[in-house]
Amino acid sequence: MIFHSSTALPTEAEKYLSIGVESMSITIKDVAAKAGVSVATVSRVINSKGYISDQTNQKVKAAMIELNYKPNIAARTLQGKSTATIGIIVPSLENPLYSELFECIEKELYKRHFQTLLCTSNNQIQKEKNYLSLLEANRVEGIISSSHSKVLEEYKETALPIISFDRKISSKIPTVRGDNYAGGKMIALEIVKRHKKNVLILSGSKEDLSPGNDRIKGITQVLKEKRISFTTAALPFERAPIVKKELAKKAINMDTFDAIICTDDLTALIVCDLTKKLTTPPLVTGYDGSSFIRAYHPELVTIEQPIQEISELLVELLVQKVEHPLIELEAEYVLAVKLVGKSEFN
Amino acid sequence: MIFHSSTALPTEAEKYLSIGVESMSITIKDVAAKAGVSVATVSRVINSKGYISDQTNQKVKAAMIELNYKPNIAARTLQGKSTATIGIIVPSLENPLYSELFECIEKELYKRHFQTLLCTSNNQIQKEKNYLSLLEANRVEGIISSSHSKVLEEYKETALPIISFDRKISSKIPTVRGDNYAGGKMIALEIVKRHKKNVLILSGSKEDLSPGNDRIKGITQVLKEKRISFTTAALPFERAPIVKKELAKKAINMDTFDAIICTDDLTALIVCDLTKKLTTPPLVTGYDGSSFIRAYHPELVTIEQPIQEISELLVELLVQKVEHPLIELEAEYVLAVKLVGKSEFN
DNA sequence: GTGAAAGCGCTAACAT
DNA sequence: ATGTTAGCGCTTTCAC
Repeated sequence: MIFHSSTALPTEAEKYLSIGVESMSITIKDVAAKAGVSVATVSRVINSKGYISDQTNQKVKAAMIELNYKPNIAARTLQGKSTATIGIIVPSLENPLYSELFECIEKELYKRHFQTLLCTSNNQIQKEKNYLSLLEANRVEGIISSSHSKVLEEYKETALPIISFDRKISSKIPTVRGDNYAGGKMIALEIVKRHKKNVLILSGSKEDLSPGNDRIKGITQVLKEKRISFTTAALPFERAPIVKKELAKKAINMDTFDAIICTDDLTALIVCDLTKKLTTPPLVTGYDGSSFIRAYHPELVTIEQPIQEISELLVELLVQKVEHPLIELEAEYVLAVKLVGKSEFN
Repeated sequence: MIFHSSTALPTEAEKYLSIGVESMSITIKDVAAKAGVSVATVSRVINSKGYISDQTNQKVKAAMIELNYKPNIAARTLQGKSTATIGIIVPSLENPLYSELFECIEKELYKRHFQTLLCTSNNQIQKEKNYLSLLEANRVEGIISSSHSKVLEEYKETALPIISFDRKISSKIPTVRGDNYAGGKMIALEIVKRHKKNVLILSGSKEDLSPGNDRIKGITQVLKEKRISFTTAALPFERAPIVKKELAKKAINMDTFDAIICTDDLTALIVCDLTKKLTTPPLVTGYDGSSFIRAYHPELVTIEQPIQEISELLVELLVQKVEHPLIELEAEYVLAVKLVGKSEFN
């Protein structure tokens, strides 16, 4: 591992070893030698498989501990064992929605003795493709992805089980998501309830599969029905906060709004900050309702996605698919969302 | 991978294959067969090593693409190649300090063509131990850890290169951190500058190696020097926000404070929320100054740790240690911090 | 109850 | 310029 292979004669390795750099991995052979048994026996102990006498068992275990032996996962993977690894692809952890999603998924997988391989794409298409490839090369058992719309083809080519969060990748790949359309409607109804008359809708960038689109549909549907006038402006939501702030400023100054609807919480926080000094600050609403936002900005009116349940379902479905590849799953699993935040006036 | 090994006869596999479940991995042999060359040649193409005619190169690459072939990382690891994987251990991603630290480290490693294996310990000692073991079993090249103090022994036993963030694990393991003592002093000096007279210090749990301890030292040093009276209360900072809120309430009500010093930003946000309705809200200070906090709570007086630089240094040092195991590094790398936030009054 | 040996996918001599 | 083959660490028949 450490020696440049060009010169890695065994003697060379031994030389280093003798001066105390004990970095050559301990293998099953070393354990077998120390315990005075065969590698097969050690393997049996590791996997608690087949018959082993108590005495041998003890000896081997002692040897493993003494040598601080860790079975080489690569080797067992190679000979056909599962890697017990699940890949997770998210755009970024800056948004608490995703860091919480990851944490929940990781906890769920940990319980089930899977390890997780997290990949953050940072909204870079090439990076996401590279990571997807990497997950395949690592022989993960399956993937949970919150994919970028421009990487769909690569997902479709994969033979691996995939479950998607919030975005429809293909009809073959199940999606788990909050009910964006209903969430949009809830927001709009709250606007109505509070007698707002002039609404600004700050949507994220209008990428094809963006979950924001359904939210906007729900919102505008209700606003139109109730004949409330609204303006829409797009705000590239993956940009740095400072950029978004400047863009938001412009949009806000277009007119005097008494409500500003944002399609995610972080944008909402920026807008809140921008408008709170106004004599009559508008109602600002967000979307996602991560527990971070709920804890540290409890007053923000937003839609709470059930991240915990979403995560559990994502994992449950993926594990099912991993264990029973031929299983038929629904195309979409839509979970209920709810309005939260300061319930009275603004 | 998919077949329960007990019944996974080749014929069984082939049967499944023929009905279209093409989940058995494509190997270098398949590629070689399709391209009409030997496995060695394919290997050469994969690694761009040795002589290969243009024509063969083409053929092989075409075959790889057609079969959607991904080299099996386990196999190449097994025969001695580096896994090119670095393990990262952090307590949790809920705190933006850690999610940003991870993102920065990941970007840095990605540039250098390393993959990262993230492990979140959730402050559970056993979980951290398990993950440490897992990283070894996965044969990662090295580890960046923000360790719990009760897992030190396990770290010391590891032969892997380790760099620690913010906590001194042992004299053998280099630590990279912000200057906590200086940061503490800066906070206290700000308190002095603003003529605060009665200070509450909310420290995190007093775990042995907590970076908070040095911060407290810096703070109290200055306060004592300037003869400003202060009270200290401990607040288990890894608890859920709601719990912390209740505990903070109690502490705050002990007296009437005109300044409350918190040893992390999240606690500070809670305290801000708790005190902002008071007629004369105290000055509340935090610690960490992640870019999330800087972006969404620019007014918070806090100490900004240079997360970007810390990450770069962590990675640089680790890579050095991985490539030159015998290299001698400093025991500690202490980076300057700075006071940020609303600069005038409170 | 335990050992010997084949083989997983790949790379790196060594042949040719 | 390309093929043959041994062997990485491990599991798993198959013998004993």
